[in-house]
Amino acid sequence: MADDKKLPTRAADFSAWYNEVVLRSELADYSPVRGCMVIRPRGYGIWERMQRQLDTMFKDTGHENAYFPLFIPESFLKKEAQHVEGFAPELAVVTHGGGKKLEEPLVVRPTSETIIYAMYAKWVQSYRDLPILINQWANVVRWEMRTRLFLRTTEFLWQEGHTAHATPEEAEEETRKMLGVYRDFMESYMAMPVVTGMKSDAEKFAGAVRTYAVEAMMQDNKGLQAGTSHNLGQNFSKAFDFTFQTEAGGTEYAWNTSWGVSTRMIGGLVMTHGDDKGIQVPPLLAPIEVVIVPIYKADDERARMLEAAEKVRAELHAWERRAPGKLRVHVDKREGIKPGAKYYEWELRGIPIRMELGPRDIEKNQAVLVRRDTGVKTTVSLETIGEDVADLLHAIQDSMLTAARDRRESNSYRGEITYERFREIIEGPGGFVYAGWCGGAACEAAIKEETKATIRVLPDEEFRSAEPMKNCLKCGANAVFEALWAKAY
RNA sequence: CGGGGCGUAGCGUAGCCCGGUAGCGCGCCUGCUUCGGGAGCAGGAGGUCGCUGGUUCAAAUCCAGUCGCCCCGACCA
Repeated sequence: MADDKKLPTRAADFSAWYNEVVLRSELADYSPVRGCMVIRPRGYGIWERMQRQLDTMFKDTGHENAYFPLFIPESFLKKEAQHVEGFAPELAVVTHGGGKKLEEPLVVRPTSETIIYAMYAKWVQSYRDLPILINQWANVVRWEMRTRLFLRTTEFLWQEGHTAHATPEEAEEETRKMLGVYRDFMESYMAMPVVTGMKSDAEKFAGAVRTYAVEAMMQDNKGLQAGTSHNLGQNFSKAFDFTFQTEAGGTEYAWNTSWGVSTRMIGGLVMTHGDDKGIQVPPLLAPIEVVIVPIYKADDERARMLEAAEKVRAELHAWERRAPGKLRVHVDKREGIKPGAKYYEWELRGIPIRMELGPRDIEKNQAVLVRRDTGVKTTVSLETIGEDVADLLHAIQDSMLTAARDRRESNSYRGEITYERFREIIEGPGGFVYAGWCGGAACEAAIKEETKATIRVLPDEEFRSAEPMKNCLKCGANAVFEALWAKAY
């Protein structure tokens, strides 16, 4: 009986654990349509906080929001050869509207490059109109063969930034800058460390000149591409005749970038921080940071405790911490549920701090704080509760990142490695393997075929090994790149 | 699309082989007692057994078909 309250363990079946924990923590639920999901308030609350923070970061880097339509003429998709080839298999196409067959089918956007650059072409005449720095928050649809809650669903929410520049240097700078924004967000807010780098040609976005990505390691040691930033060069501007007059008076195609992160990040959050008790939401993204569980026996005591809890809540709410924003506190006033049952429930939902407030505490003018991440209990005075809670939240945020980084590093493999050893790792415990690569597509494809591992990124300098790689993991020829290999979602 | 599994109350399931009017746990509702780690007792509500057809006096159970979902694999953020 107690067993059906327990989650499957990560060790026994990571995939079952993931599905259960997402459903039971009420982040999301399956929809009646195959491959689609409903994002429930507890999940959407996290998304809203992600959005708010990212949106601020985009604005701070000079971007504005706009909105482009859901429907794209089918012919637009076909204008960029690589792009259409990449997306054709997963398009949802509308053929009828208003009871009539449409003259031209409309594609439900899988991404918005085509419609956006078609519009930019219309808006830009001169280099003085550049750069254009626009972001949009939207839903997109990709008809995937196999879906998983948050990680890959038919429809998902994301943001897509689309910029246009007068020079390739500026476009490259923008591409790198936004990758940096993603990294900062993921580490500082999600407490999810990432490796940044460039994608191999085989893995890059359909239509991009170069794709950069941030890659995180999940607890099953698989990689998760958490965000991408593309330097599109002039591929789309040529396809859509997006030109501008240069300072010198000539005509040139614009240089574009696009970059995006999606609700997939929530899946990353779950698989980075979740444990066998449930999910763990880092304080900065938690819709509720502190849950107060009042403890009482008799009715009169109940009234007193609720009053005390409410008072503490108000005090915390009013407390201005270093970072702007109020402490987000919830009092669990439900009757007929024992405190212990509430503890389990809030642990499942990943609230960073639980505050237990009972008669014994009130007597001593104190409260008990319990960290979700470590389970450590501390007793603090109600006099300093605001500061203590804020400090603890800060500490939790930090230690979640540290724990995730330690886990990643202890499952990363560096240095010269034989292909046999590589296979042992990939087919056994999994993890990130940094190894030399000759740059040949044949070696890359063979390794993927034989081990299911792919090049996640060609890591940026800071993530590369101290000693340069000498030989290609597969063919033994001189290594041209150091590649990060892993199985991935 | 290939392989595997599953559709019985809100959730998890038993019953199916061997047809005979559907059971259990959790949850839910009411009341009393409880309440510092998943409460106890008593009473109660809730099911066209995924759908369609067939066999039969009789189908959750047997047969045929069909729909859906989940998991594993091939494609992808």
